[in-house]
Amino acid sequence: MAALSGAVYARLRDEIVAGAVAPGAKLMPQRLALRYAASAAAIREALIRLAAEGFIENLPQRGFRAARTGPDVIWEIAHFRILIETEGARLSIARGGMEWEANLTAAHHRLAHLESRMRGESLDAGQLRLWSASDRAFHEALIGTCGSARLLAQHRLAFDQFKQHVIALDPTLGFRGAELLQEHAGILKAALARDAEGCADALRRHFDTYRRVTPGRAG
Amino acid sequence: MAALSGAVYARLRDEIVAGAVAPGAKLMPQRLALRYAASAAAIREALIRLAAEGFIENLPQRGFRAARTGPDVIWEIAHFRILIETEGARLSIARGGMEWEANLTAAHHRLAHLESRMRGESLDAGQLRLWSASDRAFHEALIGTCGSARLLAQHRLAFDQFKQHVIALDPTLGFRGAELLQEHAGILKAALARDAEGCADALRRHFDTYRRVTPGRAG
DNA sequence: ATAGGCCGGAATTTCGAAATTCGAAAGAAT
DNA sequence: ATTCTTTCGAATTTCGAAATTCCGGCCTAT
Repeated sequence: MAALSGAVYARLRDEIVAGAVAPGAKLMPQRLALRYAASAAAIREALIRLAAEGFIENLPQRGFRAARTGPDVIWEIAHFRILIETEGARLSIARGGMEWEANLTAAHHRLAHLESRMRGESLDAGQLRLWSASDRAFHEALIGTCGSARLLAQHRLAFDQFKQHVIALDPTLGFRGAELLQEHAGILKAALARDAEGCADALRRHFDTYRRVTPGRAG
Repeated sequence: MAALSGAVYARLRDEIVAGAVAPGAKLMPQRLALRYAASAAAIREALIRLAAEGFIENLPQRGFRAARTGPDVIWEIAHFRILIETEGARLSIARGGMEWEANLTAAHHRLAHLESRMRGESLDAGQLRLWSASDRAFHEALIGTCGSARLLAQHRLAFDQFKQHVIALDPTLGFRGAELLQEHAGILKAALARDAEGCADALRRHFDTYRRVTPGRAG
């Protein structure tokens, strides 16, 4: 996208994923035009792109609003992300070399360092943002050499939308220090051991604890 | 999307998926504005949406062009579609009831009828279009009760983009009558037998023959 | 002859306003 | 009192033109 429209897209995306926009809230081009110093048309282009990617909804002739959330929406996104991520991990395990191992280990080291220092207290927004970025870096490193740009792009969307919906229900993102440490360690261990099935299992358990936060559903 | 912009989106999408736009061809809003009786801005909105969905590319400050194709692109999309479709089938097999079986059987009946009548000769565009629609209906029926709107939406994108890229290399879509009949029958049989693994295998074989058309690649 | 800079035309992107459409409140009829 | 119609303000959508950026040919200097 171009300079202006693309910049608005990026800023809006960040705000939505960070939980700064309430689910279902209207996003009106003319209002946003003031906040972003752009014309309504440019804002509109950003909104169309966000809608196509699933961050917001677009009802014809009645504007845009932030995606509505709910347990089943979260469940659906989690399911999709598991599907993408386990496949990406499987491919990376099959294709990855030493470089992949090194990147993954480094990402895990940074993440584990943070998680061990965040023992429940001091869950300020800054730390959570840092942790979320490290979490994402680790999961992206896991699937980093899957060889499919499409898979990586879909994973990025699923990751951010998962965060978007979880943060709406729980601003702490269901952060649970000790458990997270063990879960991520388990994922890393299975990946380095080239155990695709074990890695998939570890990922599913990782998500199950997230799902426990929200009321479940059959499926 | 709105009336005009949405209509342009739909028409452009159809033309691209039908192979009417050469890969890499430029899509210029002002030119298209004449063909579609709309302003450049409205065209632009349609193009932005198509780009976000992956049908076309959008290089900042240098416009839109139809997605470039190649064996590895096709391979990647095929891989992704297999992933989505096998998972959708697995879920449908687990959750689907009589209604799902009936829809799937009906879709297969229509598809098989067409395929048995299209023995190599008379591969005119009309028949191929009809067959492609039936093929899509069958595959959508297969995953129809997976319970995830996201999975269905992703499958639709993957299906159409797969067609878009294959048709660019081979206008007959690699149509192979007798084999197709058996492959689709195998998929149906496994699905009705509630054999998720067998269904996944049948789907993979189904795609392998497609892949044979194009030069392979490691992965 | 070639590399590098410059200029002209065309395409992309952005804007502000006009036209269309929606949603709700006020009013009329049953 | 309820339901249907009308009307009006606000929001969405579309447009045509202005501003910015890119691409190619041309010129110049080495």
